[in-house]
Formats: sequence, C-alpha cells, structure tokens
Amino acid sequence: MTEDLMTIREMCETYDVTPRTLRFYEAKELLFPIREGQKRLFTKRDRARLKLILRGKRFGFSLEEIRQLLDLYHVGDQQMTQMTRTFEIARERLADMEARREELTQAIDDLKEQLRWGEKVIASMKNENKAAE
Amino acid sequence: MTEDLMTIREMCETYDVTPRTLRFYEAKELLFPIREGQKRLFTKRDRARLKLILRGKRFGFSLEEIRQLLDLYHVGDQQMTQMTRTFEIARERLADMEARREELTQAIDDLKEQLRWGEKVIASMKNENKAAE
DNA sequence: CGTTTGCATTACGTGAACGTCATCTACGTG
DNA sequence: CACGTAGATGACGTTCACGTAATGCAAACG
Repeated sequence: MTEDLMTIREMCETYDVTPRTLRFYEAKELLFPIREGQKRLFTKRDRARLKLILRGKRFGFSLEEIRQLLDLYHVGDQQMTQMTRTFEIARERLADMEARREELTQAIDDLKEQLRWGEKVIASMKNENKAAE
Repeated sequence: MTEDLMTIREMCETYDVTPRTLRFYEAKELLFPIREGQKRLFTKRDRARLKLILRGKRFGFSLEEIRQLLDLYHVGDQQMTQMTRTFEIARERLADMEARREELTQAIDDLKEQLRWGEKVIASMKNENKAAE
C-alpha cells in the first residue's frame, strides 16, 4: 500500500470516488495506471493528477480543460518549441484563475453585505415587535 | 429599452445568452419575466439575477444551487423563522466560498511555482545548447 | 393583404460525466 | 475444488443544461 502503488479500491477510499470514475478518467486519458495482469495499479503520479482533477472540478472546469491543465504538469520530455506554447497556455490559465479569484472575492463581499443588510432588517423587525407590545 | 424592461432579444445580446437559455431559466424558476400579452419582458431584477446566475456558473455551481443562492437576495417578505434558516444557509455559502478562494489561491501558487520551475528548465537547456556549440 | 419578423410553445435531440447491470476472469481460502 | 472476493469489460441508463427543429400567433411592413 505504501509501495507507491494503490489498487482501485484503495484509491476510491482515499479520494472518495467510485471505481467507475477512475476507469472513466483513464478512458479519457486523465490517468494512466499501470497494469499488473489485468488489474490497475495507481502510481504516485496518478494520485497527484487525481487531486488536481478533483480540484479542477470544484472550480467548474470541464474534464477536457482539466486534461489540458494536467499536461502542464508533465513537461520535461517536451521540446523547446512545444515548451513555448505550453507556457503561453499556462500563463493564460494563470490569468484566468486570478480573474476568477477577483470575481470570487467580489461575490464574497456582496454576500457579506447582504448578510449585514439582513441583520439590520431583523433588528428593525425586533424593534417593531417591541413597539407593538 | 431604458424603461427598465427588456425584450428577450435585448437580453440575449446584452448578456450573450440564447433565448432558449432565458426560457429555460424561467422554467427552472430562476427568472420571473413579466408578460405583455405573450411576450416576456425582463425587469431590472431579472437582469440582476441573471448576472448572479452567470457568475455562479463560472464557479461550477449547479442551477439548483444557484437558485437557492438567489433566494438569499430576495429576503424581505419572509418571516423571521424562515429568515433564521435563510441566514444559516447564507453563512454556510459564505464559508464555502471563502474556502474555495483559499483553494484557488493555492492552485494559483502551485501554477506559479510550476512556471518558475519551467523557466529554470528552459534556462538550463539554453546553457546546454551553448555548451554544445 | 400577403409576408416577413419576433416571440411563443411543444417536443425531441445532445454532450458531458458518470451510474448501473450483466457477465467474465483471476486469486486466495477453507 | 467449490466459493467468495476484487477487479475488468462492455453496454445501456440517467441527470443536467441547454440545442434544435416544427409549428403557431400577432404586430409590422411593403
């Protein structure tokens, strides 16, 4: 288990996903478990990728977008030419994510404002109740 | 057009969505355009809600989750009892969004790190090229 | 007055992301 | 060796979020 390789079941329990999901991700070329006979064995690399996949999903990225993002993390055997293109994409993604964070911050502030407003309303309603007594 | 009411077409152009989408959102009770005869007319309120819908989508919320969030923005005709419940939900959402932002920040930092690492690799490759000359 | 234009409704189709079910295989265990 | 267990492989089903006709109606236009 700690031998750097995990069975599909161990993966499921660790990351709270179903076997179907892991096989699906393999079919979509998001994960590349090795085979021992028939059985899949997930490497450290697969686990790192899975974490990124799950994270990406929480931000509303599609699996295809996530796949592209994942490719950014396995550069090293690439050529310089491709590297350049890869970097462009990475920078775009980065800008994209920072913009998202900005927007999220705005949304949070809006919601906080809304909460303060609601508290004021409640307070005034309490006063009306008192006045009605 | 500036009379606070917009036709479906104007809405589509303004927010870059299709008529189908707007009708779909109405069917799902996310929007409540008024009717002039048969035709839909979208109010300022609808536009505000649509903005929030589109924003929510960008963060991967489902339409149903967004609908619940939207309800937080129309409190005022509610009872105190429901108000309390509404507030619970709002606070949960807020915590949720702040957690997301944390995670996003982490993701951004990771990606930046990755970029720096890539730059180092490129630099070393250039040196190798020089050395090979 | 016929026709285009704008919008409506109804209904079926679609792609993404899995769920579910049936069937098969390989392996360890009493 | 029978049997349970873990995993594999299709293949069909499902939910969400719309897309895409087909058809109808009503005002506007030439």
